[in-house]
Amino acid sequence: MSFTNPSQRLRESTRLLTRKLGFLEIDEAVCCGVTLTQCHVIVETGRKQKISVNELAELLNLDKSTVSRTVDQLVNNGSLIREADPDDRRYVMLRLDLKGEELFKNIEQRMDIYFTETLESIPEEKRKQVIEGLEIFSEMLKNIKCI
Amino acid sequence: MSFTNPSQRLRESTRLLTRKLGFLEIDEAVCCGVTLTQCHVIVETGRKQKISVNELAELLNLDKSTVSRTVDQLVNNGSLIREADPDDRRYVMLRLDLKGEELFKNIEQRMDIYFTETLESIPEEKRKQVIEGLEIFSEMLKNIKCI
DNA sequence: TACATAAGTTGTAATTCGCAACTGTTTCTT
DNA sequence: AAGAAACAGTTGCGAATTACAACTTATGTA
Repeated sequence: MSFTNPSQRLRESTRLLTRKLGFLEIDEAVCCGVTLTQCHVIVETGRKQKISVNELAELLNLDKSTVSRTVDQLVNNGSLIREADPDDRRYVMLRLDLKGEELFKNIEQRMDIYFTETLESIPEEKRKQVIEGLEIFSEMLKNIKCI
Repeated sequence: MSFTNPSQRLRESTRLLTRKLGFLEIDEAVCCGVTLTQCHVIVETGRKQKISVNELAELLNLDKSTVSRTVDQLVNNGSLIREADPDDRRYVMLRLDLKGEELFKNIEQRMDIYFTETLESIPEEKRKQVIEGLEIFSEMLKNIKCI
């Protein structure tokens, strides 16, 4: 496997990355006592402050009905608040409720620690390369949509 | 969002990356007419040539029963072959059947094209930085396990 | 005013998944 | 060497997740 060409190397690291990040995401959710999808909804809502069901569905690549039901769960357990948008009453604006805020803070903090530690484990002189390289790469990845 | 610190930048790119790679994986599977899990099983099996159910379960972070059933599906549709390991008959060795080989080649080729194109879209002088940066980062990520 | 479009919800059904129990095989213990 | 423990894999079963389609309500447009 050592005599691979550049694009193969790229793919290999990406595979490894995907796998590890998969573990990370699941652990993150499990530790906070929520499902993966619930976790995603909370994080996206927390970041945007206000968000609609459709927006979430788009971001999470899920059907809006799935998101709607996930939101149900989170509203019922005090994590999320549903509010009709006064400007366009078709929209339901979602924002974090108390429990959701707590979860959000918790998740963000855990992630912050995780990435800080990861960065610190990288030799000082390589950190810039890693960060910038990742930024370039993530920007360049296309969202291919299968016909 | 522009005045973020290094670890925040790292996390942001990682988030973006995860999302895009999620789309990529799903599309990859959908285009080949298989489920995501089936796709993973095929790719892992194709790469290892021979693999056990437990090994797959470990790699894919799934219960062995789930893998066993996914393997069922793939055996039934002519993608996979189950064979008892003669050395230790507890193990079932899996390898690709004809259809599986075809799927595997197809997937690998598509991925190869995708990553080649992605790499080519990155300015020549930055490619080394991206590849090495990604390799370092993916190596450094821990598999944290929630207690 | 009527019609088309959009956001969100709900009915429904299929799929996916994990836990637990079980079978068969190997290895460890005494 | 016999029984116990450990391990790989399968199956029963139930719970959770998901998408599609139909529907409701709200907005925009001809």
